[in-house]
Amino acid sequence: MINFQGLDLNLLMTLDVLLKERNVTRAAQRLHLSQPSVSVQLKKLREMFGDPLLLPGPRGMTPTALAESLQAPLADALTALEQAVQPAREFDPTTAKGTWRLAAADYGEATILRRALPSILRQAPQCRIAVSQVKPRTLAASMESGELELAFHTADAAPPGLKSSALFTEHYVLAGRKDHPQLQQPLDMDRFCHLEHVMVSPNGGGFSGGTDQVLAMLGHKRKVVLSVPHFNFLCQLLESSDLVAMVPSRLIPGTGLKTHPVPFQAPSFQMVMLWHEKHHNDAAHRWLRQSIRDSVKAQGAPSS
DNA sequence: CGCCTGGTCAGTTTGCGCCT
DNA sequence: AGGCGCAAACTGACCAGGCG
Repeated sequence: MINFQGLDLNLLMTLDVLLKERNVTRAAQRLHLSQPSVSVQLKKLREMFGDPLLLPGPRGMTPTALAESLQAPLADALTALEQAVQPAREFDPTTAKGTWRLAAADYGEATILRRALPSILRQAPQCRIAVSQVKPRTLAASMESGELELAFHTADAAPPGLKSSALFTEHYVLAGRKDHPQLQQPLDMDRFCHLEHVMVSPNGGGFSGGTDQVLAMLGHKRKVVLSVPHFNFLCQLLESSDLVAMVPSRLIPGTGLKTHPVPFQAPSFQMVMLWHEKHHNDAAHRWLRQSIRDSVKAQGAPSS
């Protein structure tokens, strides 16, 4: 049982720094204290928790199991406390400096970032933005470590534990080149399924997606002959061949592609913006998120 | 053996609350 | 305002253990 008698926030901050540095001298330097002072504080913490917390090791201090288990929740609590007591600072994009790190797939780049980023850079001329390919498996860890600040993903496959904001709902449409010989008249289910389909499989190699699930429920199966990793490549393929694909509607404008009605309810998905809780109240981050929301809202839904 | 590190001790300084 | 007592934190000296 922890003895909270004499609990001092400074002691907890010392513990937080000790667990990060794992060295009393370096922790003392970071805390602007002398080494003996931190040593005394560590002694008090040990009495308070009834645990050695950090044991002298070959190189610095080694945390006990209890100390290890305290590290993350303690850091989170202190960050939350800091944000709670820190007066909210306004973010001025005209004078702000810094680098934002974003992650998106090519769909997110084309539908969200292509319009939003130039406007953001105009408003915040001294800021930089780095966009990388979104990796769902490591997304949460990258955000936890601060490697990434904002990501764009489909809501259904978004990693748990992150803050999110819905941007828009997207639906798939059948697309092919304008003078495609088999798309000059309405399609029934059989003709749809016998077309040669391309699909995007971000992880590579997949031949079944949301459309195939809908078809399977209706007792049909389409002919997927090609799987590619990016929508950009997919659109280029459709323009120069007789291949067809179910493409998110927002990608069609500006291409040489034509959309066609399909004889079933085409699947849809929701795009969300994701970020870590530690950035939730950050004024700069809030401004960035709002700028992206405003940009998406200004674009509206595609006409077709 | 020298260096680095954590820990302890004694004496001093500083900050604060209380009292006159 | 000044004196007093207390607690906290400081400096400096020193010790012990691990490592190259």
